[in-house]
Amino acid sequence: MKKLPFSRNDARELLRRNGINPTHQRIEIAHALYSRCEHMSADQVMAIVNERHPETSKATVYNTLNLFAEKKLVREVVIDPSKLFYDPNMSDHHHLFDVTTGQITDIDAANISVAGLPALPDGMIAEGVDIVVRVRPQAA
Amino acid sequence: MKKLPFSRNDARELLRRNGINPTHQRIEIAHALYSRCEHMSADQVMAIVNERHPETSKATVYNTLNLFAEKKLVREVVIDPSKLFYDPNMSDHHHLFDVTTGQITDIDAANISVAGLPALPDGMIAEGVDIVVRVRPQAA
DNA sequence: CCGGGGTCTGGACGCTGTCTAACTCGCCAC
DNA sequence: GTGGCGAGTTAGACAGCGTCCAGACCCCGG
Repeated sequence: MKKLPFSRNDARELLRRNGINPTHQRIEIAHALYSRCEHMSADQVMAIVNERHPETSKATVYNTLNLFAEKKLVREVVIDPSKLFYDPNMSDHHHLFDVTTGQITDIDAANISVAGLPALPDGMIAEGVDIVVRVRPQAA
Repeated sequence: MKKLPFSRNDARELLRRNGINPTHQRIEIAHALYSRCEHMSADQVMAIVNERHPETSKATVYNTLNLFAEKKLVREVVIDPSKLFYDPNMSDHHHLFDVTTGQITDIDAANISVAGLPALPDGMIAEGVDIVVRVRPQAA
């Protein structure tokens, strides 16, 4: 993944445009996500932010990521409620999660189709829903 | 899910047949899994076992579930390496995991097809692989 | 200069799973 | 019956991830 030209000023603008008060921490976090365009876990984000801003607390990183997700700046990819990733790519796609390596790969929504999913107990699989296909490659 | 007629003696036999030393704890755990034929997490199993055998330790439950999985008495359903379920149903099927409720539903392998999965970096999606489709029903 | 609201911080907590050292128990030889 | 060995079990420490809270902090308006 190439590092996109995404400056801290770009980050500041992005936040402002979305009605988010652009604090130092938030700018660093937005920059971390958008300059590398990858799925990242909260602690990956924290590690990157800490290189510049060593005193950024865990709570701030989590709060900020939640805030970004609410404001639709990033997508929250839920492997499990206790295992979240954040994806700056907002285009229509799903995710492939490899359990053994922990890697997440994008799947273009146009390229995948799933037939035979049962209706969910209390809701439909509606448009815009995120589907994570979790696979476990055959053990050797 | 109806409670199957699966006695503790059945459990003892099952263990013996599979070369597992049938201790009290193991019998209780096997009974918990097989009498309700559901996907269960380790702590659900522990809660059930503790009703009868209050002094069963966490380590034993985890050890036993791993042992059963190795011996192919149950299937280990890996939502994430830190979030496992155990499934006494060994037939060929996949799983649907509802992130918001935590519920797991079976999907018969014959009824589902997934087109467009990319090849995995270091392995193919081979026969017998467990696929968990994780969905998030649309928020209200 | 002061007050206040939004933000940040560190730490406690809960949940899930792993590991280890010590204990217990069952079984076998004698 | 006695002794001892090893499999099984136990409690508790530990690690990873996320949440929550009380208090400190900063910056703006008045």
